[in-house]
Amino acid sequence: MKTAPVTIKDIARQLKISPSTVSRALKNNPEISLETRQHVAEVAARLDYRPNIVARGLKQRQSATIGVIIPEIVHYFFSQVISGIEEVAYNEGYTVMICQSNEKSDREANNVRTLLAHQVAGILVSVSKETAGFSHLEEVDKNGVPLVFFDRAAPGMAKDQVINDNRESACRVTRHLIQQGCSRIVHFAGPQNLSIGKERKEGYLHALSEAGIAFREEWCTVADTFDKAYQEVMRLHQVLNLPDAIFCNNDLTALGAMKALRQLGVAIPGEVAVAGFSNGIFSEISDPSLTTVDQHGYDMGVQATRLLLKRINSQKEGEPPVTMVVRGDLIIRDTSSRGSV
Amino acid sequence: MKTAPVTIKDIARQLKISPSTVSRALKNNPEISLETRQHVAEVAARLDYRPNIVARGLKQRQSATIGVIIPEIVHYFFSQVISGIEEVAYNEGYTVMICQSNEKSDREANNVRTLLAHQVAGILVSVSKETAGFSHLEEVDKNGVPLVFFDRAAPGMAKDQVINDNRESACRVTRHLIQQGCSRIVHFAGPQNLSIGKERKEGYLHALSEAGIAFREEWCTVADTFDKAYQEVMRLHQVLNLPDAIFCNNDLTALGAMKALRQLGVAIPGEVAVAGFSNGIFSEISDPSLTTVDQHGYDMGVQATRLLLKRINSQKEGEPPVTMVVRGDLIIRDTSSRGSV
DNA sequence: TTGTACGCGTTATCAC
DNA sequence: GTGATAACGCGTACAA
Repeated sequence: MKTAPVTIKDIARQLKISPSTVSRALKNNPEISLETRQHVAEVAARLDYRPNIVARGLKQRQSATIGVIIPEIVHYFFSQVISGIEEVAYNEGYTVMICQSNEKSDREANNVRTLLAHQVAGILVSVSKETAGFSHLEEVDKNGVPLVFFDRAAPGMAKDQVINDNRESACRVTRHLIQQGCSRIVHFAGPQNLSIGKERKEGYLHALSEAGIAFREEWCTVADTFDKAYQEVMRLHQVLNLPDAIFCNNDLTALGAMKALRQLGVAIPGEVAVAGFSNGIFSEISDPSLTTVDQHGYDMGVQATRLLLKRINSQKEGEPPVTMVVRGDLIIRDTSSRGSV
Repeated sequence: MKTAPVTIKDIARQLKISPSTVSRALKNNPEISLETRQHVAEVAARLDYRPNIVARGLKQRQSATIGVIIPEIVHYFFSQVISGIEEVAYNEGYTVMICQSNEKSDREANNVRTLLAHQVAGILVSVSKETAGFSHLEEVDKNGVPLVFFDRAAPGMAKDQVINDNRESACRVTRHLIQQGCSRIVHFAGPQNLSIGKERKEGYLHALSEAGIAFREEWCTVADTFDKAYQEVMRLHQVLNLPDAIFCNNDLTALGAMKALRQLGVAIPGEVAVAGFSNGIFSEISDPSLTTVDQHGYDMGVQATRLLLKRINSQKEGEPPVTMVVRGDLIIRDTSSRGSV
């Protein structure tokens, strides 16, 4: 059953030429006569020769492989990013090696070691929530392996990164709610130790002050899950009057809030408008459909990979790090369009 | 900046011993004196030695890498599977190389070549919708590389596979609807050229006949997207009376149906019960929450990988192929619980 | 235009 | 217990 793999030597033996000639011929080296090249190509095809990438990698001290470290694969946004990464990699002849950190710092460090041991040509990483120190990432640098952050960068590390304009996007959402006539806008924020949570809150605050709306402390709570949002709406209902808009840190949170509102018999968007963040699949199909921000995960993957490949292919070191910002798109749907009410 | 990678030779030089001794010491070979082993371990740690997996792979004609070919990464179910695969792989010291076929047969064939070129230790495949011929998969066999199918197997190829019990699960869903007092149950089916679509329909039919309910042709249409389901409900509403239950091929379809029902002012589950399939994230958070089948994607990934690793580690060839069935779990939620109405 | 010789880092085998 | 040597498959400087 098991056939010994065909190597360059086998082709050479068949044609009674040397392995090196075969090697060159296979790469269409113009130094080799067209005739020989054709012969080699023929035999290679007939024998179903497949170059051993591992051997090539050993020789060149680098494999055509891109390493990816991601907090969790099971996450719509991240799966979009991976898809974008894979697409570009595929088209450029690279393969993708995936590791998930499960949001653990030590596992992330382990992932780095593994990828370096595999001699990957470059690494794409979105740091885990837990990660505080970055020595394991600096390690990558020391080995001369290019590194590009996506979505979540390591604060303080001057490296290439592809990130979202969370602040501006949040600002746009809030502005939109204001334009719809809302003035008492509550924000269900994400954890404030994460840059994304912080930046989105900042954008919200900015839009308020811009519109001359005085912010009130009780308008902002950290609530970033379906359940927390549900409970928070219920609490707001009892403690103070309901606001006329809720801007949530993510879509799931928004859906939790909507569930509570519906149970309270509150009209959406008639009495309370709602907006989320991320453009998960459910934002489009929720009822009413949810206003949100499309983060373009796929594009982020594409951009990050292109940037990485550029680094891999450029010999020059010491080029200044690049920060690419992928602009989030405000998607206005039914939960916020007062016009139709 | 760029440091030359530390190799076994560097350690050997430092300790003035031979590379082979270092190699053995690093693997805790008992032939090597404890003293030497400790010295080696020390120096390795100090120099931050990292074994070059590529070189090892070349030597052993196999790399500790598992190849995965998947139709689309951006799919909740598949992302769960990948997560399960990665988890097991990580714990066993393997890494995961991901390729997506984008449901294209030729790309799938390409993926196979790439993975073989990378000398992967084994391959996990879920075949694309388009794939008809399987010569590229037989190629894997010829190279002596173990192959395990997950979710979608190649019909006719006697290989290891981990699949869902679609027929039985669909049957359970339908039975449940019948138990809730439904008798005019409509099925929005998936494409009938895919085994999953076919099997689910079969399960539905089986449950009906089992309960002595005569099936009527107009009860079953192929509608497997949000929009199609929406339109189909609207059509049913006009053409014939609405059924008292709708069993959909997947969750998204169910949500489309629900949207239409809600617009028609039909009570769910009071007048029409609804059930989906897949247990996507939105089934839990939809309002009312959706009865569905949990396909345990993560578990499928885990099982498939374990099976693959078993094959990789067993020398014996010619062991009969194994088919593992992951049982889907009926998750009863609000769209079908008549008891509460 | 082609062949020779060597090395990439690791490990299996044989020798001491 | 340890060392020397060869080999995995490929690429390339150098020689012819």
